[in-house]
Amino acid sequence: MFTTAALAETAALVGDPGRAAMLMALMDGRALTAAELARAAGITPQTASGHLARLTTAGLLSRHCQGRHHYHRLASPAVAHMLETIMEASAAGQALRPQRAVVTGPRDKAMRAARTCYDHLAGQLGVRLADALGERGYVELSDEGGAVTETGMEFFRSFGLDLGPAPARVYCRPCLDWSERRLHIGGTLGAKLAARCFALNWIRRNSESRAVTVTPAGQRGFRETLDI
Amino acid sequence: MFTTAALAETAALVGDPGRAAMLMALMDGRALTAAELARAAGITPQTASGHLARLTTAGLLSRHCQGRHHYHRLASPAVAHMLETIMEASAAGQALRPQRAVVTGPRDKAMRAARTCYDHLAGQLGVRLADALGERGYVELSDEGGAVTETGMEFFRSFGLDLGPAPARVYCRPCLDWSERRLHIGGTLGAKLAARCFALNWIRRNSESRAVTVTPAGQRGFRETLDI
DNA sequence: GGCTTAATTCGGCGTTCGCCGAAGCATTTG
DNA sequence: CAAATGCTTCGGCGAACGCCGAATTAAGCC
Repeated sequence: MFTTAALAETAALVGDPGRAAMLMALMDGRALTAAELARAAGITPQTASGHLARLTTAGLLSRHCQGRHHYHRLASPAVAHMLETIMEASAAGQALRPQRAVVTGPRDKAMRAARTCYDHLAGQLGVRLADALGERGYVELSDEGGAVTETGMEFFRSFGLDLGPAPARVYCRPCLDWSERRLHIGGTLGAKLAARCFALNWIRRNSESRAVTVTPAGQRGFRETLDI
Repeated sequence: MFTTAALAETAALVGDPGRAAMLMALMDGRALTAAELARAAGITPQTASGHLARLTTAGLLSRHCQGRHHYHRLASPAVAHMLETIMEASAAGQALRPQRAVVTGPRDKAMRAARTCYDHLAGQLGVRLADALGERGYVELSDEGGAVTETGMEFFRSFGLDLGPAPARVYCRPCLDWSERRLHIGGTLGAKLAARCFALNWIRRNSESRAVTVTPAGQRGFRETLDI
């Protein structure tokens, strides 16, 4: 059985705290340098270098060298999806253990409010966005799948999204948020939605974190469009 | 950051070849004894016992003691889903490596033809089932989501499935098959579909493997219903 | 050409962890 | 009750691996 070995190999790569921290840091879809990832993981650059080499040869990361900087990013949405599901399964396990009170620093607060999840929006903003779109009958979400309705297709087109031909109706993956424990919108739809919000300057990336901030224009836009 | 540690912990549990083999053996959704799992992983019972204890306390497995037999099964569909996505991501990585020719024994052949994937059908049978349902417009599948159409709801009801109220329309998760590299139908719909086929005696479990065999009644039924 | 910075390779240290033999409990069987 | 079976716990061995210090290469900057 060859797949078992591959499974164990990939999981073992994610199973190291240092590598896991680096992968998590890349979960916002950006490309980071080796030094940045080393800081994120709390290890020295030479240790990080070895880890990054292994992750890259295993196909979990892709690198892109520019000058003396080596940028690393998740190799594919499949990798991001894998990390999500591992977190989901581990969260289910953590739930039944005596969990100590989690101290939420100010930085965590910003993360909870709004952040990116590889290519789409998550956190409270993502959840409320999904709620609003669901209430208006634009999307239907469940634990196992999501779909865009006919009226939803019209709405998203009028919002400036290029959804392509009809089969795109199902390109709407639900994604379980680890801080809110609620569904939000991922997949192609989620990615295009987030990209559009960035293009409209409704939200802006934070420099040192996956957190995003809602601009004044965004406050107005979200309220007028979806009453958020 | 507390989630990173949980991510690494869970991934590390899957990252051991022995534990990975045991988890894979449980991917058909059945409950196996400790000794059976030890054989599946090629390790001694006492080693397996330790691994099973760790997997259980981590919440990945649930145990159910009956007499002197201890039955273990995957704790939830979320765990099965996690294993699927890890295999998916690792398959993407394996693809770009020099892969030696895979020798497919006779046992593998049965697995490729038809098997269960936790709670639904996979292999060639699962893929062709998904194809036939898609061609007839009963379901719409894409990489990121699946949906049941209106006519599909009627068909599945007439086939004897209890799909519940309308929102169940989206309970149709696509699942990438590792042997066929094609989509098939998972989620609640896939599980109910498989259960119905077992109830109709169209398919039967093999004793020692995840492979299933199509009965003569099933040959006829699949052909008459979906021309498979 | 020197100087700084980014990234990598190498070598050795230390811990972790998987593994099995042996022994200890439970449960079923003769 | 004794024997057999299934599972678990304990103890020690050995290998694998993560870690960092030091040295090397490569790219930008003065």
